[in-house]
Amino acid sequence: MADLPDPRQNRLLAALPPEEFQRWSPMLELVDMPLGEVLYESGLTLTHMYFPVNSIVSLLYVMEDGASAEIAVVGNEGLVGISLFMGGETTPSRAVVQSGGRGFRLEARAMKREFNRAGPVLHLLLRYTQALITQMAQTAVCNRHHTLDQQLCRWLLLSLDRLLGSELVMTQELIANMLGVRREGVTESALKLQSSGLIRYSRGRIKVLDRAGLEERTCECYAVVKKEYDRLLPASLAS
Amino acid sequence: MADLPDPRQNRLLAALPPEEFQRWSPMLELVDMPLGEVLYESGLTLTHMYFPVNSIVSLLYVMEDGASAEIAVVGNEGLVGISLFMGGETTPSRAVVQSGGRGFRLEARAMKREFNRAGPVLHLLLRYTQALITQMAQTAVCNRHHTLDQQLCRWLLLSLDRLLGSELVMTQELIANMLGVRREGVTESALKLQSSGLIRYSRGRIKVLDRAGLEERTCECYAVVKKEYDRLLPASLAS
DNA sequence: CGAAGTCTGTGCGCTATCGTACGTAATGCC
DNA sequence: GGCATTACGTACGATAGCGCACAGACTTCG
Repeated sequence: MADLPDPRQNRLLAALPPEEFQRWSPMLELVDMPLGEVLYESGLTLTHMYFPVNSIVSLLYVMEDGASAEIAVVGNEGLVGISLFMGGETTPSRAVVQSGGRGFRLEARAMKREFNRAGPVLHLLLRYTQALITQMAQTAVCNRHHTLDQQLCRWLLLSLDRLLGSELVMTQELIANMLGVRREGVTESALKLQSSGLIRYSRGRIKVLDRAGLEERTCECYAVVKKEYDRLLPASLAS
Repeated sequence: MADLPDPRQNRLLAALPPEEFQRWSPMLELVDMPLGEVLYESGLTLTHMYFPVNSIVSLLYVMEDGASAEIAVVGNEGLVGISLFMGGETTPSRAVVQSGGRGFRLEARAMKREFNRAGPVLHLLLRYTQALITQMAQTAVCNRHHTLDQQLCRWLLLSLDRLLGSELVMTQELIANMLGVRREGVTESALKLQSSGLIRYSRGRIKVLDRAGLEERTCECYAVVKKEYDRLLPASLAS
């Protein structure tokens, strides 16, 4: 069994001023976030806001015909459920755990109370939201202009940045759902990366061997997003 | 010369509570927003927040190789410059006037002061931001899965909703830049729409003849976005 | 140990869109 | 009224990704 996680392994929680962190601590509930869990469903009201620690959550839109596309990915740098404080309560998208792990959650009512204090918490959450917006915008651009090879690299890098470690537990089928492409397409692109020695994988476990190599092959979208997260959010604690 | 616009022709300004509107009125500056004007450039700090009245502004990302893609479109239902109150001050995208007209603007400092009162203004602006987020997310999905024909319909409808009237002043070249496709592709799709009697155009003026017809041909993305704007923002004044 | 299920690899014809090139028609300007 | 400019139309080979079909390899479980 893993050690008990510290809320501060989530970078957003870690960025709270000490006073707010003290106040939040007793309200934070440690939860398992198993693969496939739906944290919220399109159009349904959220009960909690989630702060992943070592799990990855995809925000994705599922179309009427069942096809899907990822809008953004959230890990230990962020939170799931911005519509709670943005005021809309719901969104047309779905949040699904794409890589199992744990996280903390905070009850919706408490969340809103904290946000409405209009202090540092509000500003931190809004800055995070702006970073998330950048990720969404860049996803749109990337979907329009870049090749699957490039997008796969971007996706691996974004996911890696939001986890601890260099191994992803994720089948090609799942990745294809995220990217909104065929599974076979992912296989082809992944093969190229593997034969170039950048990654190694087998049956749902992907190990990144050469991060710099991935960065060379991806499009500018990854750097744009990363730069914006770094700019908008406090430096991650070198834990 | 057109009549002097009323700030309340912008739906967001119209939605301000009377007290706030009174306070804002003297601070709102009427400005021309001519075709092609860049309201903000990627990475540069904003001096004003813009509220279009009868103009359309595109948020777009321009890639290193010069190709571009629209992230969202803003008209009289919204405002340009959310990063001012979100806290980031800048964004990696550019805001360009795509259909000339007029609007009002508010100085950045005043804007932030108003936002930080943490009253109804803050909540209105955040709800608007959430609607904008939905538009961006749906743009990503649409870029991934839908045909150019569908996307053109979506784009026309979104633009129409953000203007007054049923005529767009916009060349196919410009539309192609927005959608991030070839001009020739837009020509082909537009021809289909014209020969079906849905639109009529000539040299940069597009007249929509059959709005319902466009709605039939577009993908679900348009409806998702429209529904979300209607849900999150106060009903438009039937002026 | 064998069978069933899951994950990955491969092939093939199809289509939307691209890149490029060039033609035509409306508009504006001297 | 002539001419440059701008906007739109058309054609054609190239290609990235799709849909589908199926084969092989690893795992799990009875």
